[in-house]
Amino acid sequence: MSVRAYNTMARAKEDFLTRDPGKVAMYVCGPTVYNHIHIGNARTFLSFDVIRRYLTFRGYDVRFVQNITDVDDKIINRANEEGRSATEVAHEYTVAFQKAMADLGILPPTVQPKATETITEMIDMVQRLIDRGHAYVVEGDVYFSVRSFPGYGKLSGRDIEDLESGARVDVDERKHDPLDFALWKTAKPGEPHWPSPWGEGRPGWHLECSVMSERELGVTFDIHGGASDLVFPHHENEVAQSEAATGEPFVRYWLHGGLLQVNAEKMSKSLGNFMLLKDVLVEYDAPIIRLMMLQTHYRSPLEFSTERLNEARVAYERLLVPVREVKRALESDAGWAARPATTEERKAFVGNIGNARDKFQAEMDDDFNTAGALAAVFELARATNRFLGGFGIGEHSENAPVLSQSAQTIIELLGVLGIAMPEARAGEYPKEVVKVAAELAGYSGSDPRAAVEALLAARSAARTERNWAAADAVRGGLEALGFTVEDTPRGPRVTYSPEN
RNA sequence: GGCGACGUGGCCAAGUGGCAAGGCAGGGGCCUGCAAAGCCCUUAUCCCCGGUUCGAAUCCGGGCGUCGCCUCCA
Repeated sequence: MSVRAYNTMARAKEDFLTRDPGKVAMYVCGPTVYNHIHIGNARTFLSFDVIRRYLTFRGYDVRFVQNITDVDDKIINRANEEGRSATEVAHEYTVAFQKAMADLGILPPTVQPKATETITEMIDMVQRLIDRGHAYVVEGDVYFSVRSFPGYGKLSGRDIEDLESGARVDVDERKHDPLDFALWKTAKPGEPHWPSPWGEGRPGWHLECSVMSERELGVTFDIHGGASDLVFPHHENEVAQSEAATGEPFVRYWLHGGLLQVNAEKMSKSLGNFMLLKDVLVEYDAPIIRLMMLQTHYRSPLEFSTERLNEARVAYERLLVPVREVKRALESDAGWAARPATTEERKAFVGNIGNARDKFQAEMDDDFNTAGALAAVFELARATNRFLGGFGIGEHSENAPVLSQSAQTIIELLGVLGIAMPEARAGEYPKEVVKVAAELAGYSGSDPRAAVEALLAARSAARTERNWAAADAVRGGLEALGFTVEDTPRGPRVTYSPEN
């Protein structure tokens, strides 16, 4: 079985065959750095991060390129509003973008070119287009002539005539055709500018991706990704520019992600209904955000709400429990068995592990179906809970290897989706617990860990005396500080998990 | 107006011809002093109407509804 992917150009799922065997050349449109990215932007970057991770998992050597658009009208506008330079604005939000990506657990691109560092190549492509009769100069501006490229509209499934009849495009007298778009713009006073054969100016937005992808990946590269709102005109224009300039097909597979919505409406900066990624990350850890988003297929619209994030928090915990419980059992329950597992029962459990792995891969192979893949992991989590609860480690620790294997599989498969286990917080018990221990357990030291031990001992004593009020006071005191106290057949256990 | 996508249990969401995954929430049970966690059981005429087929959530036609793009947008 090979990977299949939905190709916007073909309007169908296709077998994924790369230009060079074993290698993937992949490009995803990056942000225009005029503001912090919102959670909708983040979804797209997350989708392609997972696609990249999965292709790597499948053994491909992935070269992943994502640009930064650091010269653009929006950046200039923002700079003017704030009375500072465009360079300053771009730099601030470039740094913020990179940090937010890292915080969401998104792997850094192999290369991250900036528009302002690719000006020479931009000018070169504009010149190539002019030379080949696909672009024309008007008073220092250069426009691409859509009529000169017969394939215009093939990506988005549009027809030039239809576009023009319904056109709300502003009529610029200087353009040969209303659909022609700027490759190079004359700089107004105070705007960033670079010298060119057509005068001082700056590149048009659509040009950037064509140039940077060609520079980093060559002409017909494997995957070009972005959100579906970029299909037209951005990607359509890229196809036109690149294919007109090179005479070669631009991209093998066009992948487009669905949009994130709020109240059934697209989240966008212009609509003002957005939440910034960095703000969401304050309340919810990256694995929770990732889990929430990946439970929906990347091409489907995704309704965003804090309710869904809260649900994902619970679901994430469900995935953590078997891993945590297996680890704990391996550490402290050696030789314990609720009842012995038969060889067949153990074999069946090993089968569950294999099935989860197979299903995970089959789902991901089928157009990166993360929702289906996650279902496989949830199923393995249940099987692990059942096996551990039913049989334990085994009298002679005979179940230890399979339990360990299962927990490792859960960790590994989640890892392919970039959903990390929580970081160990060993030794980070809060100091307040000492005071509670002094109050309820007569503890006189200052070590939080010993204080917890003292509290548990006091609670056990109270329970032996059937003094439920005292026992519950201890549990309540611990829970108020973020501990969970649970009684098991093997004795009480405490887990510390401060709310994130 | 043009082009495209979607409509699956209370909510979210996989599944694109053969007994309807998974998560959240709810109900019942086991376990527990009570809990928690876990396990077991439990909730679907797959928007409507026709058609094709031995068989349709899945294919075709029509209708209704929602969303996206057509202007900057991830």
